[in-house]
Amino acid sequence: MLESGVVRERADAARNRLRVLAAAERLFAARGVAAVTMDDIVAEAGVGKGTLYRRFGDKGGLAMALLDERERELQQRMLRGAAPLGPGAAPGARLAAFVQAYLDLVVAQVDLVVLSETSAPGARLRTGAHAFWRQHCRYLLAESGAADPDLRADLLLAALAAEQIRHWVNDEQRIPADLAEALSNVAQLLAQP
Amino acid sequence: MLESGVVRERADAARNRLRVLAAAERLFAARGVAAVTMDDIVAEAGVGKGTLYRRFGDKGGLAMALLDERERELQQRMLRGAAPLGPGAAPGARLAAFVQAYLDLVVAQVDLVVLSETSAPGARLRTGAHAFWRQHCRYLLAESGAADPDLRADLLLAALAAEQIRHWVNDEQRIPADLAEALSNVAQLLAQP
DNA sequence: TGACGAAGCGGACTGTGGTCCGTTAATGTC
DNA sequence: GACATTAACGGACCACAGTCCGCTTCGTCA
Repeated sequence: MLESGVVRERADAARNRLRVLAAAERLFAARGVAAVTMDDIVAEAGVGKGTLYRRFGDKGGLAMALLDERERELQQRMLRGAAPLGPGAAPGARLAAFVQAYLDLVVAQVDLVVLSETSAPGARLRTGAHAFWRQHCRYLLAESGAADPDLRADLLLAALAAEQIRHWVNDEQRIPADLAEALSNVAQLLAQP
Repeated sequence: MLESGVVRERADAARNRLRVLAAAERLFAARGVAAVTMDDIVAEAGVGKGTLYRRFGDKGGLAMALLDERERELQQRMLRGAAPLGPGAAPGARLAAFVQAYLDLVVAQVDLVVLSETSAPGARLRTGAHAFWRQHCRYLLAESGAADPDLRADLLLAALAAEQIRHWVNDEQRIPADLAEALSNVAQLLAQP
């Protein structure tokens, strides 16, 4: 027993986790998310199917793992970064900054985020990341003196669902920057009492 | 040639369409939407699989067909029914009435609506019904003098996505009536300039 | 170093949504 | 009523997500 309490990841498990992530990233980049099957990934990674599923649960879990790094980075900027995204600015301004930053993150990897939010019914609302965004919006809305901040946070995040964003950007050809501004404005409205 | 222009539905096609709808309704009621497979429906209806798919496209299409009647009824009430849902009332009041009525409709058949909105990625935003709700909200928001009515209509409808409503009602145990009121209030806010 | 327990492995297998295409029969014509 | 046309039928078939479980390998301890 080297570790205390927490069981350390076994060497072969770590190796395979990285292999799978690398393979998935490669294939998604090469063919697009929709055209890649779990069998493809397994073959490319040179591992068994059980290995993939043991580690990532399902297709959405794999997508979440691939997004994890960028999401955590944004979360850090929100908690400890510079204003207006980080602490220091007025809650309304922070909310607008969050909308902008989150939109950027989603637009950069729409298909992957869609996958992570739609693999299972209700997946979007159950992720740890979603709980974080929600908590943050609730807090900022409450700080702004908004009525019913809980509901309004959900409303704002519903508008930021990946499928909605993909629809706006891909199907309706909206410019992400304009969209970010328009949504920031609505966020200001929601921050009203 | 008995018909002019429009090709009439063939007798066997009509019979099978009704058989499938009846079978689906029966099975969904008996076992719950999630526990019924397309093979189950085909077996219960006594038709072939190709028949089902030729007519309804996919699982979501079948769900939409089952919802169609109630949706069309609500649409009629919106267009020609009594105020405040129908014409006559102030746009803000009509919007609130729509939110209430739509929520009722969804809550009454959540699982079916979820199915219709999630069978294919982006399905929700592509249905004819969605275009109708959207058009109506846009119109009422514009009439209220709201800024950016297009975006705000999308925002409101995003909050009324079936998965979101199911989450609020089933997972968070919100009372539909309270939810309807809270969402109506937010709709009022969105109707602001 | 050898042996043991358990975490991890991997691929055959299953369930289900959706497609394909040869066959059947409803409809309109003469 | 016989015939031609063609929409509609239906079930074998396919693809792919996800499961199961006997086997392997890792890490530990004596």
